[in-house]
Amino acid sequence: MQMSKREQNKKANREAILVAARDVFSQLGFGAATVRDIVRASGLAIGSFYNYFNDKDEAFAALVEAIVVPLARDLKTARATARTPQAFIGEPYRLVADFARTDSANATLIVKNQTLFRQTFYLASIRTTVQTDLETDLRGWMVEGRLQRHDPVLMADAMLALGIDLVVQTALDPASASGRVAFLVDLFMARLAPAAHPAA
Amino acid sequence: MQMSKREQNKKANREAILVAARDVFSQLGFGAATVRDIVRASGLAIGSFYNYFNDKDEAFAALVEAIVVPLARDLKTARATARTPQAFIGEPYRLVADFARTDSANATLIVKNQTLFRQTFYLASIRTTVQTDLETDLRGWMVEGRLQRHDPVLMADAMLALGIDLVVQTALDPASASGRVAFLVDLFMARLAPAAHPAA
DNA sequence: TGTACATCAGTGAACGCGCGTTCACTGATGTAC
DNA sequence: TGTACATCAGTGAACGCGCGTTCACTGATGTAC
Repeated sequence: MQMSKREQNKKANREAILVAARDVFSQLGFGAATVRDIVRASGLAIGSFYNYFNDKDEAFAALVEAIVVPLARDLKTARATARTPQAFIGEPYRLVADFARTDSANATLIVKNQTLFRQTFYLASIRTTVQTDLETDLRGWMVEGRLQRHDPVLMADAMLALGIDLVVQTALDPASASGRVAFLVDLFMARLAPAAHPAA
Repeated sequence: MQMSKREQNKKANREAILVAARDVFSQLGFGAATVRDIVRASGLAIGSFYNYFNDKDEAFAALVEAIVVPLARDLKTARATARTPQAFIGEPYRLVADFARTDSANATLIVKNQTLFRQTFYLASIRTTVQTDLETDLRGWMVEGRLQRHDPVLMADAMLALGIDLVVQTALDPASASGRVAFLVDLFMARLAPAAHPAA
């Protein structure tokens, strides 16, 4: 059964508010942005905002979730699919670079709100799911001897930190993305690639 | 010749405003902070703020400069003094970790304003002095064969990105700092350490 | 299909409030003699 | 040292303005018959 006109309109308005919010947060940063800035950018009336969100925090949270949830899922899949150390390291970074190139609106949102997004990915006081998933996968590959052993917690932190940087740098200069991915693969492979001739 | 009472008082008030500004920017972030928040935290009258700064941007810029200028100088010195690849990589990171542990007020300012500080260090549209200094040193060591060759621009970006992360992680958990420094040395040494037995 | 009523999301005026900034005044400090 | 005046940083009331939030009203859409 298709949506009623009311439902269609609600969906479109909610979407208009989120698009406006993303633009505003991308230009001003979350802290400096106001609900009225968002409303002005949306073209709707001020009252409409409050039909969908209680405050700018909720709108921002909706934007974050729409980015993080599918991205985290895709990264997990990419690692699960990987058959070589190169792919295990490189495919997730390629995914991230493609995301930043393809979805430049969301990439710019991340660029302008790095403090909040880094917290979401890896800089919270408690470890995030994104972190623990990567840690678990690293540990698994190390146990199986497909990666050199190393502290998976610190390794995950470094990989995620440079992943966010890849988003930022790709947003600022899309042409540099593939070179940066290659660099990251090279850097981590130097430490993590299993020895070519395992010791006896 | 010592300062007049007027000069002493001006110096003390300017300092009081900067201390208050740092507290406020650390708690609210630059974007959400207001001039009146800073004034309230300083204990001075609202008019006094404008005797020293035209707006919050100027106060923030003064705080940034007080952090970046000496830190950039010390990092450059640490690299110039280094005699081994381990020292070349590790001493600057140790310096950074010590900074974050010793000067937790400024470290917290960085944690809460990562977007602005990362821009200052390495994420601007044009390369910063901090970046080009590190790039130059990396190139020099590579040319002399004291480090493996690799793109010094991308290497500098990665080193600086993880350096800011070291500040943030150290501010959040000071006890983890030395382990993180060791990790970073190990990671970059795997790629940059010259071959033990140079090829013929 | 047409009509009469119910529903409910959209609207924007209105509210109290805190903002950034100014500036006339104050009074501590400095200077001249 | 004491006195009389000059200097100038500190003060906070006052300004206009934009903020977040509410809510009575509107009118498009849905429902019942």
